[in-house]
Amino acid sequence: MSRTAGRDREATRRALLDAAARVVRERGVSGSLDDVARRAGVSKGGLLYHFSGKDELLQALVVDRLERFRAAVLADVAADDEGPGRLVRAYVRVTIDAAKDAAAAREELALIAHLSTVEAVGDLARQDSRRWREDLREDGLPDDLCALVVAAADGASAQPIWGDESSAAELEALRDRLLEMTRA
Amino acid sequence: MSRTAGRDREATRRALLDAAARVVRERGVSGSLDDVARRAGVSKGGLLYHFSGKDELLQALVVDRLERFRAAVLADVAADDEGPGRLVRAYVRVTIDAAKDAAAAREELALIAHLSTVEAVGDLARQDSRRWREDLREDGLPDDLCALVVAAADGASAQPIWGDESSAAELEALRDRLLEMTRA
DNA sequence: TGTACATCAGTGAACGCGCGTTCACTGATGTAC
DNA sequence: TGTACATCAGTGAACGCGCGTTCACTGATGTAC
Repeated sequence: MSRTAGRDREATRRALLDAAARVVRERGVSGSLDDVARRAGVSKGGLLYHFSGKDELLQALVVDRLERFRAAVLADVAADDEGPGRLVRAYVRVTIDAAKDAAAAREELALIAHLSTVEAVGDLARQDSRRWREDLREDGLPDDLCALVVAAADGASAQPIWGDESSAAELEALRDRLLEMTRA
Repeated sequence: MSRTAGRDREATRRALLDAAARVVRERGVSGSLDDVARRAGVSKGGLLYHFSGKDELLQALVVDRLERFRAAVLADVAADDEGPGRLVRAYVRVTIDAAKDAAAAREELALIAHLSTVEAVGDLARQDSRRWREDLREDGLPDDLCALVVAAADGASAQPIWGDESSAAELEALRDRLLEMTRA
């Protein structure tokens, strides 16, 4: 078998991260490196060439997810929205709309819940959390209103983890109400 | 060594559950049965006498935590509070006050996050979640207000998992604001 | 234009360790007669 | 009042399996001369 799978370094890394996400969703962080590697089309040794161990793979996966979420929110900041709270509104929209597909939301939350139990992930999550806190505060809303709206969005999007199935209509009503509160 | 540790069946079971909570908090669900058993002062075989396997132990732990939380909320329903929303208000108080001790909250949330990743726990959590949903709805508040307030309380109490450290003052402000909203 | 060499991106077998589960056995307590 | 027996609440050694990590090796590609 050829040693270069017809992909460049970056593509293999990407395939490994995507495979890792699938494995963690399905089997948790105790899913095996062997499983991840096979799904990405390399051997276990090949995986270890890209990530020096399991911790490093999981950390990279977390960084990847956090970056994706941040990018999604930034891309959702409306061009015609210039008032204070525009970032908070994008955060609310992305967070709650993600919760509307209950199955997908549950899977993504399961992924996050699993990752959150990894020791080495703690610092990364803390840093990202602090960064969001600062960014959202600088958005110009009164602090207590900002805290309320963000907490509600977080809470609503986390509920599927408990199997809670809010209807799309309920979520939209909550989202609209939160958006409105930031404009009052 | 005596085969009866000077405790009755129920006390040993209780000691095992408490030990399991400590182990899961510190080492996650991959913490060993041996560790749990030793902390409870029995052998691994002794543990298996009370719980037929690891899954059963973890499920029992979940049931225990869910029951404790429900009892705490019910105990906090104020005797002189008779209007609609009295259960929601107790839920908000218990949930947010628990978040004020950031270290303890993080530990308890870590416990829950770990447990939520156990397959066999899913159904238990779903049932409990549905029950809360029904109970809170029957509390007499408009549905959308109830959803908003509960989501915000959930979100605020879940934030320490990301290392987010809201000050006690901020949490109290949020709590009071939520309580007020249920009275308007 | 060929050749030697280095590097990249892997392979796959082997090792060792931790852990869940099984199982034969046991000491104290309760019950029947 | 003693004795036989059953049950309860464990003990602790052994087994087997899965998994993370290590390691010697390798085929393709790039570079120097």
